[in-house]
Amino acid sequence: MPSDLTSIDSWNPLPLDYFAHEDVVFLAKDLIGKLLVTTFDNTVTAGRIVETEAYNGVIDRASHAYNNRRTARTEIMYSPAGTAYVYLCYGMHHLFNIVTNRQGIPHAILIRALEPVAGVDKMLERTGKPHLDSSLTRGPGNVSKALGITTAHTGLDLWQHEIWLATDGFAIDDAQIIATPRIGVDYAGADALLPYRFMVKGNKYVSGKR
DNA sequence: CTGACGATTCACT
DNA sequence: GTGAATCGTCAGC
Repeated sequence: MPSDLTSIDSWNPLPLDYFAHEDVVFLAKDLIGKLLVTTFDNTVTAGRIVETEAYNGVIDRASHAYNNRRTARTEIMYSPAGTAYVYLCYGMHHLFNIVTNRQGIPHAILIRALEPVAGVDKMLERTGKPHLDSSLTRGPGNVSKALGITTAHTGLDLWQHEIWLATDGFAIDDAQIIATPRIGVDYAGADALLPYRFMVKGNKYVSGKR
């Protein structure tokens, strides 16, 4: 889909209530096709979400909050719906998640891939890449780098300023959305097999097998 | 205080 | 397919 089909004037921000839904797996699928937007650096950068993963709180061995674990880092996951949870992985990658459900329930959704919609030049500047290709926003580390998201943004509410979500009226055909096990969570035992990863079938920005 | 390691990415074989 | 980069986090002492 060409990037000039949509502009910020026609985007409708998702209210924080949207993220209060009690079923994080439902939300992870529902976010496919929505827009992730950042509006700092005097620039709008945005992409259409094409890959997500749900992390189902205290009963999910793959979740940082498994067994109600509370530490300085995971405390953000117990925040109200629509809070940003950003953490550093492998000492260099900033991974962006959205906290869902009500305060005290540590559900989260990892945004794993976007299709660029606005601000490609700024994304290229941030990533140091020479030109647009599918690696620009493929994989959760690359998503954050392209949109300028860092651990400094953890704890922010996702309502209109800095980082927010939106719809632009474009919907992905339900038949094009497929579910698979999550990536990189082999340590989670049987929970590693749960179909909590959602993606647009065949989309070139999706990480791993598509 | 110490050591092991990760919801990854990329270059290289 | 394999391995390095790189550092905050967290369990254990």
